[in-house]
Amino acid sequence: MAETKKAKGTLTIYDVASRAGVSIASVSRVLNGQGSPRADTRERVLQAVRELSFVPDGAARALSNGLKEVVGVVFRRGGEQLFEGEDESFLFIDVINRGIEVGAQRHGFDLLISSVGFNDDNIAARIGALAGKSDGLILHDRLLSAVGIARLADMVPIVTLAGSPTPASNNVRCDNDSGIRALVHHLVIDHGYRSLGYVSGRADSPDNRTRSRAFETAAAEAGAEIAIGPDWQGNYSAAGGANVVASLLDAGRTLPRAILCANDQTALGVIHALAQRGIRVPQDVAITGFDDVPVARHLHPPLTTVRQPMLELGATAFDVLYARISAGAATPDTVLPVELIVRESCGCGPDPMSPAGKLLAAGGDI
Amino acid sequence: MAETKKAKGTLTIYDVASRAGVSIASVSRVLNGQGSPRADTRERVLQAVRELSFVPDGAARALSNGLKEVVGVVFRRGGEQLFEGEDESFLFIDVINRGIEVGAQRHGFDLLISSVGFNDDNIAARIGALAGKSDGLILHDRLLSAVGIARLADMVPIVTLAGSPTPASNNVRCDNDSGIRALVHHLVIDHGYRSLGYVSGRADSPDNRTRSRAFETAAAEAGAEIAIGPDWQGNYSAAGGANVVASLLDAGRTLPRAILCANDQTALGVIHALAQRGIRVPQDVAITGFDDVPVARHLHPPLTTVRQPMLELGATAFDVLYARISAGAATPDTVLPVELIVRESCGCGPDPMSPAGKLLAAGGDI
DNA sequence: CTAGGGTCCGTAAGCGCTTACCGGTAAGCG
DNA sequence: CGCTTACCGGTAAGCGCTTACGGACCCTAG
Repeated sequence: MAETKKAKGTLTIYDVASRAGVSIASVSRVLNGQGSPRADTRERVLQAVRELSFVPDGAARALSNGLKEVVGVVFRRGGEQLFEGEDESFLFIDVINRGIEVGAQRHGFDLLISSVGFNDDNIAARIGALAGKSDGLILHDRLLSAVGIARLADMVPIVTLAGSPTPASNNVRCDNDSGIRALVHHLVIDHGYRSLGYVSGRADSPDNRTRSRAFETAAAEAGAEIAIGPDWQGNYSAAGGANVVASLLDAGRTLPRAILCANDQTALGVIHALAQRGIRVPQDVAITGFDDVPVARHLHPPLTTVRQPMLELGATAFDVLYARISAGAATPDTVLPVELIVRESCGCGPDPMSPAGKLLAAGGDI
Repeated sequence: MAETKKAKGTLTIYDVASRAGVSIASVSRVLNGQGSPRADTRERVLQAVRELSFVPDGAARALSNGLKEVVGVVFRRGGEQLFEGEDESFLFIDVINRGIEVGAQRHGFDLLISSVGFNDDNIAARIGALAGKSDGLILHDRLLSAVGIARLADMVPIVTLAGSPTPASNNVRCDNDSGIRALVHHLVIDHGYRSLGYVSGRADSPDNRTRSRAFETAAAEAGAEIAIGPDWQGNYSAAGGANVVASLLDAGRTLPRAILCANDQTALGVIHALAQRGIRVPQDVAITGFDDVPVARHLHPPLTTVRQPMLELGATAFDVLYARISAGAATPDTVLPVELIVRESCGCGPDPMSPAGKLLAAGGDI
């Protein structure tokens, strides 16, 4: 551990005060726009601050006024074995984080981020340390059990993403249910497919449970035949999706006409596995994803999926947390709408307004 | 701004001390493993900490021992209008940030991140605020002028990424030069292409200048004819790359046999633009990128490019900063090696070990 | 000319923690 | 058995900042 006691010229508010010939109180007031300093006092302080390149110490400030202006963000770092291209999974979390940051900036907050590995044993300690350094925490999916969250939540304001609210923590999520219904509707009604499969995500993910349940009821309502169950258990990774397909095929099972995947990663794996066996998408089997990660449109065929407003999800999470921090309370559970993105993996034709099309139109410089 | 004075039951070290029946000094000692508390004292403290779910306040700690265990990271948020798929550019920075985090975790540090928009006017203030909350800063590319960095650097330890060291700041970068040379060598020597073009990145980027210069000298050494100059000025974005190609073609110019792009984004745009005009890659024109973003392998054709060790870049940046923070000095300029990744856009055939190859071999029934 | 009122601004008290310093107790030794 | 030595643990002094409180000064009104 670092033992630095103090950097070199630790510049303090006293230095500024003496240089400006005023008291530290005045410096502080000028810097924070409190009170009504005389114009010339203000000017001298500002001048001194400029000359010394003074920046007030955040820790001292935080200690003094009880607000750090920092929000902690915790997420899981991938640890499952990597499949070719698996590193895309980065993206999802990072985009949400960017959204959080956008929200945070509006209030002068910064993001303190920390990832935990899949088999770190000191997760609680790590999160605790983060909690000590921030005003509140935003927890990504699949990080802590409900009781873990509950316990943490009465030490510090907590907002979970894609989870469920607890008495002491708030939650923000996307409307998975509608997304799945839209997909099923498109596949069954628009395309007329009568048999559907669902490659699920990790069993312990709330998102996955919701999607899976929505799939079953939507398919039932639409009158489609479904394939689901242990053989269809994926884990949100491409490898997981590929595995499901491979095992099914190796067992001699006939695939349904269309397969919904728990997320885009999974769809990527499924498509690869299918291609390997010479099964054409979408001619033989239609495939859909969920999330609309950026790479989804570059897949072959381009993936029909459901777009989650990830930036907005993050920004909303911050807003909720901020409400907790400043007002003491906030909406327990916020649900954001999703959007069906129809591309070609479902059997639809190429979109005339696709990138290639627009590029042509764009022309001009940037 | 939030005016929270103090959360609810702000639990302090005093609460723990009185509950454990010891002094706050003992609690602190137990918590930090300093001194040699008696076993039973230690146990009582730990017990109290557990019962109260106490987490020491980071700000107070930081104030007291002069170390926040926080490193600030600043980068530019895209501001140029988005091209379909442009959001990939996220990736690059985020991957580096993950690398930084890996390094940080080894020393119990967390990352305080903050992005600045392309036309934020208060950049200095934002960075200053961040500086006040951290022990040191890591600045991504194209953020501040050299003098801006120099000024900042004598307030707080600074490490720049892909920049150049200043007397007071350190720098970490990849070996662009070798990357470009390897590309040119492969194109000219291995493939025998005699004419080369280079679609550059932003003119103000050090990375770009290095790459561009390396291109010229390497091509000259290899005896290839080159196309370069204002008409070939891109801006690191896909739209920029597409533009260059479109303008060139509209002006009736003949394209060189191979085009190197300043980064993968640009290559993506170039390939799209080419496809639009019916020009085949790599049969008519060979294309290469730089960076090896994850999507590079999913492009058609898969992109030949240069892989930068982004995670390592980040981790190294942290290590350098840490050395500055704890030891007071560190290597001024660290250069990391890059790796040529040969795929198909240069004209090479499919890699027999790639997924496509593997599935061909597998065959298999349905 | 003095009392009253308003402005500014300085003094000092914390915020929650670490740690130097010192006193007390127990163990070791002659 | 008394003194030294070692070892713990408590007291208190800050770390750099914000802000309540009150003093100094200036202006106006009686």
